[in-house]
Amino acid sequence: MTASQSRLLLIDGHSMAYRAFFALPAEKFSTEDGQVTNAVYGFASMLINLLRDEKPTHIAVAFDVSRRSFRTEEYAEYKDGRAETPEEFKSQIPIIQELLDALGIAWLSKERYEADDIIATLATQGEAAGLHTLISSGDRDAIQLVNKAVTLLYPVKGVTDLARYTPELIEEKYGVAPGRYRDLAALVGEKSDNLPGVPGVGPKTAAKWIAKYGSLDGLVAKADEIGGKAGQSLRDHLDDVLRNHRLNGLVCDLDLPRDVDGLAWEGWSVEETNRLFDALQFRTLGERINTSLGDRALGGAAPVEAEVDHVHASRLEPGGMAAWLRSREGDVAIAYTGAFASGAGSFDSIALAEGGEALWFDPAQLDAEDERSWTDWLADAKRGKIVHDAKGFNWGADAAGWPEPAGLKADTVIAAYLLKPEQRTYALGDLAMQYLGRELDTTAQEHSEGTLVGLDAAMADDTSRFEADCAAASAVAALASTQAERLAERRQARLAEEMEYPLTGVLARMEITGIAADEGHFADIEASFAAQSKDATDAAHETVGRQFNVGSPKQLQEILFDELKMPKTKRTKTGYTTNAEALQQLYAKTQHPLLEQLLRFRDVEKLKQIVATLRATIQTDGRIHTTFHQTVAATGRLSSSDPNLQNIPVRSGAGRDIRAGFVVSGGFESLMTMDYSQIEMRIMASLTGDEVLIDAFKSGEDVHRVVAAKVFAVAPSQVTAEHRRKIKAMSYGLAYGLSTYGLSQQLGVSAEEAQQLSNEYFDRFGKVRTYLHTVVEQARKTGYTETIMGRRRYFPDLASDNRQRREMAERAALNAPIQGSAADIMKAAMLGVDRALREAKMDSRVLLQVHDELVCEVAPGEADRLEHLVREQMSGAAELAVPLTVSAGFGDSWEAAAH
DNA sequence: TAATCTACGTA
DNA sequence: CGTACGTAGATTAC
Repeated sequence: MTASQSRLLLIDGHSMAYRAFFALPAEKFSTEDGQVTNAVYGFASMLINLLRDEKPTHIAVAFDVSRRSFRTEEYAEYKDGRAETPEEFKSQIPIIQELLDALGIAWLSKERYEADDIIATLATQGEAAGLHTLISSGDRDAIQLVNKAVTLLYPVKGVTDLARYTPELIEEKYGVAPGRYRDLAALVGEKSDNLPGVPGVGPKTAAKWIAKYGSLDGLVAKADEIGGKAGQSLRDHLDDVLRNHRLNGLVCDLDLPRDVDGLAWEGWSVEETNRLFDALQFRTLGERINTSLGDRALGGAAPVEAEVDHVHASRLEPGGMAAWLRSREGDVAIAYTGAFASGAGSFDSIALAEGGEALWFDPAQLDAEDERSWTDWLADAKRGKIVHDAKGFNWGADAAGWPEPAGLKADTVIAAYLLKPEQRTYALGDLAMQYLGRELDTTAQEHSEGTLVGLDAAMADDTSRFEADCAAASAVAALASTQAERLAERRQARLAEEMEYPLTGVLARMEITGIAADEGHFADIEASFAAQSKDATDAAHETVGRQFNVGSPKQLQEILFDELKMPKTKRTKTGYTTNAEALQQLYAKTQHPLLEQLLRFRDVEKLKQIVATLRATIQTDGRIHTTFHQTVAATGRLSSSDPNLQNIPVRSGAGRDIRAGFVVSGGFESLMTMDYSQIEMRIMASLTGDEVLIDAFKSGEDVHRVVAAKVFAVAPSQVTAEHRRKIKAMSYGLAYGLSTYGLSQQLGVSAEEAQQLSNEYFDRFGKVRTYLHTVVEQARKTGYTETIMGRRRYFPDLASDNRQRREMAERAALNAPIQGSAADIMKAAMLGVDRALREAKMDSRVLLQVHDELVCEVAPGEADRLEHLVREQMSGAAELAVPLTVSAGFGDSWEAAAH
């Protein structure tokens, strides 16, 4: 391993354990014999996360021996005034050290010196050895050690939320370079160390002086020239400043029992760690360390298989790629590891399998010839590929600069989803067990859709890694053929091959592309929402007469129902609801101003959060790259996360301001949105075959008006807004299995009136009622429902003894073909749009899908053609008994492109 | 710390 | 007592 790949992790044991001690409740963490373990637990938790995320090659934890040090010798009051260290904390330090021994991690301490000095010394040595160093410490003195090769992980909250202090961040936060932080701290003082600074001088003034005079030395030399009260104050307290500066400097040349080479981390002992966790009565931590760090376990780990499942595995020999690929006759299965997120990723390893042969390679190590053979093969649609999570693979290929993979014959994650759409995860190891009865070594292959958390490059050379990856590729191949049979039996092969598999490529491109964000706009509206949120909070505090957490439903309940004696609302599991609907009803009854303030707070606080989340996800390319999940929603819909761009507000004016921050990017002309009108109702009309409803849609008139006219037996021109509102609510409610009770609640009318309305409706649209009954009836018989494309969803709960579960299943079964068919149609449209854009060689592109809407970026001069093309593909995506109407809009932003 | 509850945004 | 999702903060649990 080269030095540049080595990472040194240095932890201030005392400071991090102390943080953990206060972050976790001591009462909740103790063993039966009374030993408190909260600091041990929190520290261990932090450590496991750091080992997992940072993958250090070298580690040390430094401890203070006592409070006495050379600093207290010079200045007796150093760190004076600190509260006595609680005994409950002290007793946990030896346990933490025992834990470190079990984990094989070096820990150090030295008489007369503090942990920080040890860290400074090791960081200096590490830097000289060319290691990248991470320091985890809650002591600000460590800031002075930061430079290009040394990053400080400073706890923000608790011990697992760590901020990365780089030179740039420190410069931005404190206005001085890390090397000058000592100077600033000397001027400002450090309260926790009992080092008083210059009165009247805060970080702003100190930073200004340091910027002006270059350093503390420069400032002291010119101390006489500094005017104002601050200048005088500095002169009066110069001795303090110089003392602070002497004391806050860290010692970088201690004589320590180990040098950096001696800190190499070999791994952790399963046996010793288990024994200690048992003694401490930690139950979940043992599992966590196994999932996070199973690959670094020493002894007791799963035995290394001598043979790879069903394949002869070989590592790629330089120059061997072309020959191996050329000898393949069937589709090649691909398993890969690495880190993948948000439309990008990097591979640690790739294993290929076909016809009893497997090939393993590290993509970073390919020579030019092999890389060319590989990328040629990748882009060749005639060379079939089977992948476990093709979308993630495409992200990695794009980030590696390879061409877009072509010729996808199957995706084993998607096939598993189609066979069992309710299943939560489709990890390869689980599927291999489930469908093949094979056990894979998946310690390092935790799979969640789109993400394979792999190993660092160093481990890729490990024999077991090579074998495990090849076994995985072999499993992908076997899995695909089993799945293909099952899909064929269920007549779902077309759905898989012609819709879901090709869609992975379309979605991957949308994710890789992302959508441009106007950061300045987001910053502005976030500030505005924050100000409004504060106003509402202040007003609520004023009304109640004291401070309280406006965002706490629990505190709200106490105030509303106990103190103000308002009438009780509907029950939740833990009390009474304070949701917006309930607060509005209470307001109608009591006119209490607090309720209005709370509603206002909730509203703007939510918007503020949404904007803050969006801002945080803007990548360095100025775009937001969501992830679309193709195997999450049981109905067949897509879902979106990190961030979810399918629930961006649109109903309120303030909410729409957020949409204005999604903008057209440079080189493009505008955004275009195109959406289906009432697609679910049209599907219902078509599935039910109800002539009256079908005619209503065919007429091209406002369908809710036409339906209302029938139900209320008036001429369409006589339909009032109230009529229309009721019918619209009822029509949509039908597709969700709305009961008459629910309808009466929704419309705010009596149960009788709701029942009456329902009767009238079904009298006019009889086939709708029949259909809804038939769907559930059929599902009870076969166990599943089907969409127009043959997508299935199973409903075991239709046979449940539990009435609530059964009725829930009935409503879901009723909705599944409608929602699912709409999803099918949109997916068909997306594939059609993608194909048509390629054939027309246009540069416009699809960015987002929001269930019934597509957001596209229009290339210059393509607006008319694009509108025509997308309209044609969307409305022609399925043959229904009613027309599929779409409407379009153009604009510079998503908001402006609404219609 | 991790899991759960409550609330709320979209189609 | 209306389907399908994802996210955030507060609270609870070991």
